[in-house]
Amino acid sequence: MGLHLYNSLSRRKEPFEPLNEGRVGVYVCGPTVYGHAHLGHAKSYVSFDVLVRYLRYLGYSVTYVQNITDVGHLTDDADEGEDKVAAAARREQKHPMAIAEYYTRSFFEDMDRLNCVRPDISPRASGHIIEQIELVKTLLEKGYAYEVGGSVYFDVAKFTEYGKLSGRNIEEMIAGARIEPSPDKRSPADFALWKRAEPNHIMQWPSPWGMGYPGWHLECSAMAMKYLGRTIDIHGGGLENQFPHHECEIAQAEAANDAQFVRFWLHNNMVTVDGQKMGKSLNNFINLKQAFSGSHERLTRAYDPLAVRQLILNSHYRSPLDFSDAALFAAQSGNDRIAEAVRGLRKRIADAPEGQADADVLGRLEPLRTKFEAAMDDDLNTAVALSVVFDLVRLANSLLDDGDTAPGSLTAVYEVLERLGGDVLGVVRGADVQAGGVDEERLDGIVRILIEQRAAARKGKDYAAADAIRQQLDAIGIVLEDKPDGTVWRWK
RNA sequence: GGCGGCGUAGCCAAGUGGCCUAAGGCGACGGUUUGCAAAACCGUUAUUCGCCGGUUCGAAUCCGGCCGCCGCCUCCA
Repeated sequence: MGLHLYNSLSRRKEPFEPLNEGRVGVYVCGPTVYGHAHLGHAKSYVSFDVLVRYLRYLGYSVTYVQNITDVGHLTDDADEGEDKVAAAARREQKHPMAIAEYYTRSFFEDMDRLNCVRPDISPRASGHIIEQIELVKTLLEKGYAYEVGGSVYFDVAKFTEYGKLSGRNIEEMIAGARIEPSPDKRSPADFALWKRAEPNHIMQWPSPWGMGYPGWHLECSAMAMKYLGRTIDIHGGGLENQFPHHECEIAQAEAANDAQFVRFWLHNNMVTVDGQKMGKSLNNFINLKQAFSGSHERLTRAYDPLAVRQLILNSHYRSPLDFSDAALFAAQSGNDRIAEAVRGLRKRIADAPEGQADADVLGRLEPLRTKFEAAMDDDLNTAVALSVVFDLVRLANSLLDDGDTAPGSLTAVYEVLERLGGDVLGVVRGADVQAGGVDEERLDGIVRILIEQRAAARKGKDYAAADAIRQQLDAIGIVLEDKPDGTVWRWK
């Protein structure tokens, strides 16, 4: 069938083919770094992470660009608001670049924990002022922009296709606008490419129009062009940015280049928390650090980043997702089950790695792989893809329960589970990642001594002593499980 | 006010004209196993897809109305 993606531009699913055979350029709108990443960021970046992972699974060579906005994003789209990073800098009494650096690191840290692969390029807006000025100059030369008192605006009336992505027309927008039009603009729909900076404005750069700073929409066009060319295969972003941000990106890039800017526009839907839009005033604003540590009044416990990831992938990227403690809890239980099965496989394979796989097992794996690919090909249906992972988990556990299973069969199941659940969906943690951070090998030795003492007590039918050992270990988070071939321990 | 989306079991969620007498996960219940547990495995858990009407041989899926929820249009991923 081949990969099909829902293209916001055509409003339907289309077969995906890259412009250049074998190579795909992906640009995703990155965060504005003025605060810690929250659940909304998680949904967006996990969704596009899976897109990139799946493209690579299909054999494409992917260049993944995701910007970091550290300047120009105002608190008010009427172009009168304050720069968000500058506002945070004033609040925290730091230099804006220190704010940007701090929250950029925080963002990468959270994305790493969510098991998102790092973008190949994470360009900063402030590092591409020259490119942005060049783009403005081009737009002025071609008559798509005009300067007023040191600021430059895009003349929307000149770009007749403005509105094609979001399905709006300019007249309606102006009629329904709730914001005060800037007196400098020819039309309320025009947007800033370059803004004149007042002398006390911290972030400003010299330009042909005097000291100033770039408009928010400009960076994405300039940086996407620079790293991915005039026409890029896939541009992703949040649905809320479809208008005006992405519409403006198209206008800038296509007016400057006379070429289609983006072939596939992908938009992921929004998140709610406990059924309502996440907002600071509603007391349901949960950032990722809070989710991972459980330090929020809406949460009953800390959640593994992979549980957050799994909850996101349990629904479609174009559907809204409601985060709730109950939903996170369910995802955590499910992810624990996957992790347990993987752990069991790794242990048995380490003990006896060699051997032929059973033909019956191979015969059961093939349809699962096919089902997985069909689901992912259908506009990244991760919910169905995840169901395949659970089918694999059940198969793995059945084989593990059966002492006669050929080691080769376990290896075969493990490889598929790693490939689909690990490489593509990223809900299986790599074997090299330590779970606790403690010296597990030494701890294992200690717990084994206790297991032996308990085994001796059980042999002597002193169940009170045996249970006491288990209960005391349980109290510090270590669970003992009696299996047919002996007792094993794990973290609760 | 303008535009768009959603409403599927206790909860999350896939499916969008016949293979659906509706995936998968969580939870619950029963069974196997166990000293007891835990985990795992097996089974049960929506004759029904917000409500009403229509189109069709056939609808969760298409159309109309109604009710409810949400989002965008204003910074947001």
